[in-house]
Amino acid sequence: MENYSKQREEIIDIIKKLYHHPTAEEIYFLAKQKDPAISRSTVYRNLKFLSDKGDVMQIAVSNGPDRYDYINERKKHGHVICTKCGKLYDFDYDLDIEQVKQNIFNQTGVEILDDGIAIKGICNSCKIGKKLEN
Amino acid sequence: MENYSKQREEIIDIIKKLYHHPTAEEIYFLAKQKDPAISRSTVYRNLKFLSDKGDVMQIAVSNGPDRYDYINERKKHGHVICTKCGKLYDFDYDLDIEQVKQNIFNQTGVEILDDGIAIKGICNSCKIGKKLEN
DNA sequence: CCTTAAAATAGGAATGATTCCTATTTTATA
DNA sequence: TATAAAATAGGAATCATTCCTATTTTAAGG
Repeated sequence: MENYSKQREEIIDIIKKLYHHPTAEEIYFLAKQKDPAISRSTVYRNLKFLSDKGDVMQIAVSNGPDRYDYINERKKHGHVICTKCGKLYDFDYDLDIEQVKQNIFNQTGVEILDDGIAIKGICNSCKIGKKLEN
Repeated sequence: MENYSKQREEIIDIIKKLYHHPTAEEIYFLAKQKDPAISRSTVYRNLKFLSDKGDVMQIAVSNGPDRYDYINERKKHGHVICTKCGKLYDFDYDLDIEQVKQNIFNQTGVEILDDGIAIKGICNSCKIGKKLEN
């Protein structure tokens, strides 16, 4: 079992319970209910920590703040965003998407992570530890 | 033929020539070479105009500014981003992705636009003119 | 061509999201 | 208990983007 700070535990709890891809601000707001002293920087720092660790997915959105989603044993799913209203939808993975991922890998060398639909991954040069400019 | 302002024409020219998904700032920088008086707000306003019109794709990226891509007769392609280095890769569409899109539509009612991989679309409620909160 | 209205612009202020900084507190370790 | 490492609160700073206002350009009609 991990032994985290109570702030971090609380942030994890909050994301685990929410199924609508909350923003950092919403997580901060909810965390404040339990712990009025918590700061925004703690929320951001922990969201980054958890994303890097792979427990949380960070979803970039044009014209809006990033959204977060806990990655758990729920059926693997991807995200679709409406460019008009910004609403996020989940969709379940199926066989097709595995083929698309294989295809993307063949074409680009980018390995799509299961949690990374909408669509993110780790590219070859990163995997071998080299940093390239874009 | 469209008859646009010289600033807008210049911005279109720039995006057409670039194949590496430039940022607004880069477009602004290049536009300034030709027209030193051009302003950032003009660049942003026109990028928005062109995105809304469907001539340009706007790609949201975590931890960085949006990227832009001209939508032309080049083979339809999607975008994959490396979450580590932020590099964007193109990948060509194939049959698989059509199935995925159909699938997403069946599950969510979101209609994926051909230019919208990475992955965006217009949802049902927007299509019928209603605005929902997320 | 003039006149008027609409659209687009430059420039910079304002906003919103996120990161960064510093001093303090908590936790882990020897 | 002393020491070092990690995490925190709070707020300043930064970055990308939008918004505002006064001015200029363009389009249309008479």
